[in-house]
Amino acid sequence: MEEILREFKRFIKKKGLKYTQEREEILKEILSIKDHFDVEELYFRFKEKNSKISKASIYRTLSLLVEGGYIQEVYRQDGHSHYEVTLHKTPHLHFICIHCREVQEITDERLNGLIKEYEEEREYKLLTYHLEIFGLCKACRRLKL
Amino acid sequence: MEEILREFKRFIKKKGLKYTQEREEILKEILSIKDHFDVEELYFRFKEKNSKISKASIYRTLSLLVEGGYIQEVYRQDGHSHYEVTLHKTPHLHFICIHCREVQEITDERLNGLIKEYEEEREYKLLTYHLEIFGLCKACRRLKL
DNA sequence: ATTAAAATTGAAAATCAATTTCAATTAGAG
DNA sequence: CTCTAATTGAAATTGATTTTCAATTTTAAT
Ligand SMILES: [Mn+2]
Ligand SMILES: [Mn+2]
Ligand SMILES: [Zn+2]
Ligand SMILES: [Zn+2]
Repeated sequence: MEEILREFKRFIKKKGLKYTQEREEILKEILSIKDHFDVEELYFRFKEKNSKISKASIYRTLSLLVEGGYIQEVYRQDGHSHYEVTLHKTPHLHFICIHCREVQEITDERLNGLIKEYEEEREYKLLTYHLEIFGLCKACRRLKL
Repeated sequence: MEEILREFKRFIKKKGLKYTQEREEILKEILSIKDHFDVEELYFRFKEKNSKISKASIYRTLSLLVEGGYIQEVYRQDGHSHYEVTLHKTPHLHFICIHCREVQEITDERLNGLIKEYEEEREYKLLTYHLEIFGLCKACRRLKL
């Protein structure tokens, strides 16, 4: 945690930006979230603790955090983006149930291997990937939906 | 083409909806597009041929076509959705260059195999998947960006 | 072919996530 | 501490998508 904040300060400074309380507060809050999150969720958490962080700052900081690789936009649901902390986390895919909207994570090294292979074959410089599988989860499937 | 239209009519009827000129016209136009497309592109094509199809109808028909499996939303760029015809097309992934925004398709049966495997393991009912890889294409990479 | 009910349409308004504007505030170099 | 440029929150704006609604069209039943 402390180390991540220090790293983030370095990242911000290197870009010639200012390391503000708001930016640190937002990153701290995000690091405390275990699940996926969206802007509303974050904003709600700040309101709860009487922090007056604005949505504008949340959006602005989220962009920086994505750019720095601290978080990733992982999927879109209900017309808006959902994020997750990606530090120390293996890339993984998301299975999204279109009925109950549950999101399950699946990590598979073979998939990462395939993607690395495409990268080399085509001489890409890979930054990130998103794999979303849509369908019905085991439970919803049983409801014969 | 004729067969697809007939099939679409059956689909529409089965849902208790009406097979309108607009719905047929939209599907016909989409079937004539080889690339990925978005709502603007479609709307522009109709304006060009003096067809007065509205955006509202385009959006409404696109939903039906996705539901019927005729097209898929394949990626999002510049804040809006991009689609492609998926009939008779193997699922495939998209490599998106974040610099020149070029989109390349990669089809790999091994990937489809992996996904089928997850489906069976977890007892999902798979409907569709989206795999997007973000990075720099060969050309943009050379510019040392 | 007529008729009538229900679905669909286009245009305009509404919604809503995300971005931008701008005056007031803050970070941080000197 | 002082000064300047960057940042902030609030409000306005943008832009994609959805909704509303009166007029039109489809289609099943006469
Ligand atoms: Mn995840
Ligand atoms: Mn494609
Ligand atoms: Zn489910
Ligand atoms: Zn490129």
